[in-house]
Amino acid sequence: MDLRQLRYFLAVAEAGHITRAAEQLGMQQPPLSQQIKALETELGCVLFQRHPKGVRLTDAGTMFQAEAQRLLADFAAMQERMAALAEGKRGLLAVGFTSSAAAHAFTPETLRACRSRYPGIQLVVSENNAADITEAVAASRLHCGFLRVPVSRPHGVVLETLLQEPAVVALPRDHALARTRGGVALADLQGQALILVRRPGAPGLYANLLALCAQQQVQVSVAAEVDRMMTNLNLVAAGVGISVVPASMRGAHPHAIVYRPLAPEVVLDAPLTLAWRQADSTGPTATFVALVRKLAAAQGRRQAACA
Amino acid sequence: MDLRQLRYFLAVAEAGHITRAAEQLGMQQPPLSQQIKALETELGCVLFQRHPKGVRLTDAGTMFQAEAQRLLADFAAMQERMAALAEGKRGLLAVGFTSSAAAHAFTPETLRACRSRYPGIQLVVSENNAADITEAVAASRLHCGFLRVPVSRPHGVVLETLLQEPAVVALPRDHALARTRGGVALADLQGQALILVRRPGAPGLYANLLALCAQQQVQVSVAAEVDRMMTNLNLVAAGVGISVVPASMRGAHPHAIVYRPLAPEVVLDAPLTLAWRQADSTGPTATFVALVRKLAAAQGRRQAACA
DNA sequence: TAAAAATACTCCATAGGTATTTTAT
DNA sequence: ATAAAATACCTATGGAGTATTTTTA
Repeated sequence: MDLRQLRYFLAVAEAGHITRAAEQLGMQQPPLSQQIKALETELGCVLFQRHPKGVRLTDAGTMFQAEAQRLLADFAAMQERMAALAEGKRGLLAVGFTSSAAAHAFTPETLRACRSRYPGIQLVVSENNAADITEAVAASRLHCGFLRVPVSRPHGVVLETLLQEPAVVALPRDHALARTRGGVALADLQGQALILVRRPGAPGLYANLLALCAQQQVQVSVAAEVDRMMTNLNLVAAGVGISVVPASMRGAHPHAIVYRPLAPEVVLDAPLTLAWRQADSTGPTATFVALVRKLAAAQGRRQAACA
Repeated sequence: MDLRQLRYFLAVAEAGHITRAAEQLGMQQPPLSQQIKALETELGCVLFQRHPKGVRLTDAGTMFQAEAQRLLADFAAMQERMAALAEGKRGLLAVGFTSSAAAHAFTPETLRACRSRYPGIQLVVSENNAADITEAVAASRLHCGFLRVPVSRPHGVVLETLLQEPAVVALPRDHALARTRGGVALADLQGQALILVRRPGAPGLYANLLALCAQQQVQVSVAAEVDRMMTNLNLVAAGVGISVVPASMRGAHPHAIVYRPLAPEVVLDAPLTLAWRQADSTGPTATFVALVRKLAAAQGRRQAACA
């Protein structure tokens, strides 16, 4: 038995004539008769009473009509669901983000936009460190990841910078460097106690900072190592030491922390980065990536307009 | 898309290897690869990630696996239902009977036996006169009919005598013929007031009786014409006249009515007859006819043993 | 007897087989 | 380097077309 035979049967049942049904199906009468006969043989029961001016459903035929209609409708519904999935309008989408990526207003805005624009896409969000997120994307446990400065790029994973953003120095209010004008130079960090995010899983921002210091032979000490960037700021506010964070995190502890830009010659960026598997060029992931790109471009234009 | 392709897909998804799945399907790897590719092309999404030691389901593939499993299970369930229908173990069965056929214990016994033996067969019973029942069977509004002496046999309808039974004369207790010994002769009916069942729809028993009387030039009058044979007996009990009924109806009004056999030379039988469409040689109707025949044979043997 | 369906046959599209190449780790 | 999938090409089953016969009210 075959879906084609079900369609043939339904056409005949509806038309009441094999000849007329064959016309509607765009075929000839004999092959249609043969298929109906084959169907009857396979089912082991006669589906139509043959009359000189057409055919009429038997009891078995009436029952089979209901069954065939249901099955073909289910099949069509399945095809629609798969088409929606292929178009990227439906399906599960697991998105991960680091705490620092979540701190940027862009991330929750994007998730909200996806929810409202594509209600068929079921978003599952989770938080983790940058290393685990890129690894999970590579292993298909996540479809997309938002992070800051990546530490590695696993094979098959695309890392795309969404928003460029400078790093700023976070200082306790009464710190000496808080009075700096024109940006903090790398030499100013000499002898400072830094608060960093612990490796493994640390964002590249801290690796880059330490590399710069080593390169310029600036000696720094590590006052504390924490798991999330937000904890950094809590410790800065408590006066444990100083730290470096993306500019968009300047909203935290406004009374206890002073944020100062780095000097122009210190290139230390903290971009917002999107990770996804290169193979996901269709489906919900592709839809989401396209949406994120569009929103990021709009955000970029807005920032440019402000500056 | 095709059910075959769904089966192929599920085999590959389960095996995790196209080659291994091809073995299990009893085919070669290349055609299986082709079918999988064709499926992916039609769906518009990649179902498997190809690895050097096999394939793994993508997100779309996982979704499609669930869909395909459901569809194939539904399809198999449909096939089972249709097979049960073809075997006659399932389906609707409309059975009609006349009031006189229902009066015979055999009819309700048979229906009860069918219900317990074939719970999948949905019995729908109705009562009507003999003419309407045979007509309804011919027109497929009924699958089977129980009646007494048929009046006509529409084309395509089989009438089978289940139980042979003599007619008896029903007399008011104080009627002169009630004292007859050795059976009522046709001549005894001369001048009697008979209660008959009204035509159209009357059982052939009364047509046969009147024909016999006309043939033997016995004059009878018609005291009343009713719709159901049971009403006959009510009027006999009331002393309106005399009547002729099947022997098995002797249980009615035992205090008011005396039943006397007809003389041996008067051949007036009131068999129990089953009607069904000749075309219904499979399905529930055939099952039911076979069951009825078996029960009738058993009943016949029991009667023979009693005599 | 006049429709519609069934039968007999012919053809071709495509599923499936065989041989080989490509791919990915 | 190796195992597995993809590609190329060939074969053959069976679905569909054409012509004709049979059926049934």
